[in-house]
Amino acid sequence: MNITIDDVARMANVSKATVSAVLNNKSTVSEQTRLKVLRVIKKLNFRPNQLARSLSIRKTKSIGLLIKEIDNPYFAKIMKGVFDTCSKLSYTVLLGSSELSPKQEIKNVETFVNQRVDGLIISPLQGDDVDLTYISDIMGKKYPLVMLGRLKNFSTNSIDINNVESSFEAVSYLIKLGHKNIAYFAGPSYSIHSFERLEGYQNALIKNNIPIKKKYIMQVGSHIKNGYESGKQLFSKFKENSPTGVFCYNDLVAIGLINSLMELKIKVPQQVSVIGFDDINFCGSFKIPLTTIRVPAYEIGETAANLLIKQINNPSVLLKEKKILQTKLIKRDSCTKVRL
Amino acid sequence: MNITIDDVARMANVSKATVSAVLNNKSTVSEQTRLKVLRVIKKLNFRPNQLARSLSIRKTKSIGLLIKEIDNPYFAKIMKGVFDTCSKLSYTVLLGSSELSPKQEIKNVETFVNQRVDGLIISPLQGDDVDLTYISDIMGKKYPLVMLGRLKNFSTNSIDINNVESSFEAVSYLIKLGHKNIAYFAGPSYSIHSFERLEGYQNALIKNNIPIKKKYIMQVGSHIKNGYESGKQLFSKFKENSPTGVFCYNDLVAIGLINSLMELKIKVPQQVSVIGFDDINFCGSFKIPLTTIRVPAYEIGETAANLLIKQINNPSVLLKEKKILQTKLIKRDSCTKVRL
DNA sequence: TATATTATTTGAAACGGTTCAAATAAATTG
DNA sequence: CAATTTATTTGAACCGTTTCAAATAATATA
Repeated sequence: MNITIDDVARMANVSKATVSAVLNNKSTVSEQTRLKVLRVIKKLNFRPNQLARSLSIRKTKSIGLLIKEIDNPYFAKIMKGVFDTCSKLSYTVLLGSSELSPKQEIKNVETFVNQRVDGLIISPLQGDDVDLTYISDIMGKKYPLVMLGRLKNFSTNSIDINNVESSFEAVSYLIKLGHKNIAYFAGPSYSIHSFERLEGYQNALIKNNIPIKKKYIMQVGSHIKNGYESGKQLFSKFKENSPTGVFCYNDLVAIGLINSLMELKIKVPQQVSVIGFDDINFCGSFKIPLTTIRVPAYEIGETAANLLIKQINNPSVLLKEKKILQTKLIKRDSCTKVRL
Repeated sequence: MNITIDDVARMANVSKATVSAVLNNKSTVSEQTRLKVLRVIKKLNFRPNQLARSLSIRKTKSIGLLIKEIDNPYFAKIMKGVFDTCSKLSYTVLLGSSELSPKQEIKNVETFVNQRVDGLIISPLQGDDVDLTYISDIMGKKYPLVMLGRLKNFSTNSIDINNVESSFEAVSYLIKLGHKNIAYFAGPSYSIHSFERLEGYQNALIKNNIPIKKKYIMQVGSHIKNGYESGKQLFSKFKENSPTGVFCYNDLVAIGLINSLMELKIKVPQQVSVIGFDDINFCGSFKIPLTTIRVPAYEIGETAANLLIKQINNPSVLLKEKKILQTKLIKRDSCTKVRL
């Protein structure tokens, strides 16, 4: 049914080996036959079957990208970075998303491996009950791999930011503004980044001799509605001693929180200062332009793809590069000095 | 190097045909040998090569999804719809984005076809200088195809909204609020949707006997910064007779416009009413909560994937379903009655 | 028990490319 | 012009699965 290399060979009166040589721009083919073959290819509208080719050469020229949430502007930027560079280098991208489910994460990666992608970029989940042996398996097989973020006990290529330092900076900023009752709206339970940001938060409090209060640390999530709900919950609970500053896992949570505060008639930043994380595109356009930590998401994707492809083309060297990209505190309008 | 079905067969003392039968849950295998084989598979950690399998059965269990912009929340929702349903039905998704370049569109689709995806979901570009013969080619080959939006002169499966009616509704709403000088901030030059929305805009003006002024129709784009720049441009140009209402191609443009108006000290909605399109997640959280047309993007993706897979599994019937999903005007704070 | 049925296993040929040693054709040399 | 040398083409094996007719084993039947 489909046109194959044999059809082309037959019609051009050459062997399939010759057709293959033409397809692969081998210099051994005479100009004459090259043209003849090309003509037939065009005439038949022949499209080489990439599956057969990949099977034969044992390379697919494709990579697998596993993210956590499709519908999250932060990952969209990472994706764009990965796609742009893969596109430049003629790699195809298989996309998968765990949507924060460890099961789905494994399922996606298994699919990738079964499809024999040449390498993997993964943004893995982490938690006590999360089974990561599949990563050891992959590493055992010397599968080219780049990790977005770092897992304890795994030494692989990785691209990351310094979460601990960044959140330390964010929280220190709030402290410098005079805040003492500072809450942390944590991310999804499986998020490495959220753990690390908690650490930075705690470090900043400790350094400034501010006691860490458990009731100020909430498991929230990563979406607007999570921030909204937790905001409602936290700020209706306290009569007094309510936090005057909240450090949020990401910008979406922060904006959700701000929405809830506005509903509760609590003024931002006059009564409560809010700081986010990521600096997604819309940060400057929100009701209260959001103070946040800028994460170079596009560059993360770009760097990851470049590193991965470098490793793919250099299988002898098993790289273990750890790149840390720089973040930056972006001051907008959602934070201000605490009123005395 | 890699474990193959032969290795399994050898170690289990059976033929590869038997191993294959086990892998495919054929009922002809005796329970005894099934267990034996499964044990060996586990022991060797054997992962069937999906490429070889696909080559043999001539099905890849994958589809290609071509979108226009990765970094656009509207497409993110569509993607999520597609991914969720494909995931449920065990299909893999190859993702490509034209990023508004017709060349890239073709390149991506060719890659998909070469990879022998079982079907395609495409959101095609359109324009006088855009060559769409590749689509005819695909259709000629009876390749399962679902189009997001509809192209003139092509009769395929498609999922769409009624752009003309929706923009008619949006602009009529502005007119009902008393606006007469209404601008249209159009989308990218290759966008079908933008053309159609222009039509609805014009229809609404005509119906209400408002002259169509060319200077009020601007080619803008699809990003915040496009809306911002065009806003600056348009509203610094006019001393008087400046528009009191702007209908925008999408929400991003609308928010960019609002940002520029605020910088120009023009009040939204008191001096200028703005209406967007899509109802992306953040619409309610912007400086001025945005009045907009809600597009059921997730459902579009979902419906497209379901329709495509239905056609894949039903190759005898070449479907030409045209589904139109409903939009809805969402009134928030960015529009108000014109001051007299 | 010999035979007919039924259940299970297997060998070999696909699927559509690539590869490379060997064969053939063309060009060069003395 | 015969002998080399160089350029071009090709046949056959391989990549790792599935498939199915034919072979074999197990079970039922008379």
